[in-house]
Amino acid sequence: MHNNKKISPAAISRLFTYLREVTEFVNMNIRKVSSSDLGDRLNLSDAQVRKDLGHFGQFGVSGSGYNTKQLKAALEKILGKDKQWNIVVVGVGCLGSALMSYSGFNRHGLKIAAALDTDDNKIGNYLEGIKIQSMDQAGLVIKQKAVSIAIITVPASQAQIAADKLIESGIICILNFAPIALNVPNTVMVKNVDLSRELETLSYFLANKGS
Amino acid sequence: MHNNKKISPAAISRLFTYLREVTEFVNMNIRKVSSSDLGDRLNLSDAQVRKDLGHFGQFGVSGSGYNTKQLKAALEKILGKDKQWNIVVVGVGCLGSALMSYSGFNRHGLKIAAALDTDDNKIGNYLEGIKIQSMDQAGLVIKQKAVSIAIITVPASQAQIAADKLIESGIICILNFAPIALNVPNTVMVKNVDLSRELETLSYFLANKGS
DNA sequence: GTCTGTGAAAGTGTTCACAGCG
DNA sequence: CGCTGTGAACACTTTCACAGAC
Repeated sequence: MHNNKKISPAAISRLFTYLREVTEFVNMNIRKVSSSDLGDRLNLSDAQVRKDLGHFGQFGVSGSGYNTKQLKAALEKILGKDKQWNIVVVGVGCLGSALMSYSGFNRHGLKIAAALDTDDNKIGNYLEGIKIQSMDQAGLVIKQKAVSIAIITVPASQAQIAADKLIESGIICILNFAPIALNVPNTVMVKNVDLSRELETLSYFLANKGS
Repeated sequence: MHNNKKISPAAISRLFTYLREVTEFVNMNIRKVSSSDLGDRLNLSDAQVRKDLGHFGQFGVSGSGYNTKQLKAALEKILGKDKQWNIVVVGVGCLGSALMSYSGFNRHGLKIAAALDTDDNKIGNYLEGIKIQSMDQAGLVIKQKAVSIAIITVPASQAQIAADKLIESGIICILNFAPIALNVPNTVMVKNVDLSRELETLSYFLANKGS
């Protein structure tokens, strides 16, 4: 489909935001959009938008911009939006259950399909129609539900153990909310969301805003 | 304190992880730690650890490494850990209430001190000992509770409105969970946490793992 | 010998600037 | 003209590699 030049994860991530914006334009029956229109909406430069899109082909029309419907279709194809990915939430605490309830995920080809925990008081309960199952069943559940992405929301001390178990069960994509660096083989892709760290970084800039 | 060379936000963010690790070492009564020890724990190179620390002075001892207690104290000072920052959660939905309950925040100089919402059914209720107040009271609440950081967990359609109100009330640090690019003056620092996008990016690599 | 601190080199990502198309 | 597509320039980060301290 596209040439083999390496594309940065940041660029890929931005493509998803282009898709969101262009979808809105389509829904509003707007036919054309320029790179600077998109950039303005997303606080990015027009050049960046064009570069990112340029990695995958030429979708635009010189002097006119991009056809919204075409661009939407192209992005959906590039980003694999035709496919469906199932997610398992590992650790059904505050954050885990909030994510299970968060409507933002169960759209767009992503679906929380399973939940695991080690707490006997939780195992067997249902949340959002999903049965919480024992961590011991990880392999089985992941297979049965055809899960390919895991969200780790267990305490830091349990995260590596959980990750090992998940990887052993075939998971190769992890969204890790535990504030530790997971040790995984390089065939496994981990994205970390470290909320304390985000807040701490903000606080640093507050503390130093004068200097 | 330190020279005026610009230090990247990524480097600052890593310093917080060094502080976490070195705190663990101190708690385990380990006296010395080398840059490669820290790097191994955090999946970073030894050189990176030294570079990051080097921005703020010389804490290490050639041939021996860093004294854990001294490094901990130095990092706490650099990172402003002696100060206390209050946080307001704006939008007490699933995610907002999960964050309020999340124990990871109410430590280390960060404290969720207030909550705002626009839903009359929620206003007046207490969560984790914090009264949910009306968004109309934003200015008052922020002043009274000496809040300096806002966490936005309202729906995307409300996020800009909420941000405007917060900024008007004096907030200059925002952690934004809404999947839109907030438009703010450049005196305001925004960090975005876009959970759908993180998952989508993972799914992209899944879809293309063969190529 | 071990490990820090740091310039220099390499690598990566972003912006510029403009040729060329509609 | 306006806007895309893209090499070249620039900026920023990370890694290398080694002199110097213990």
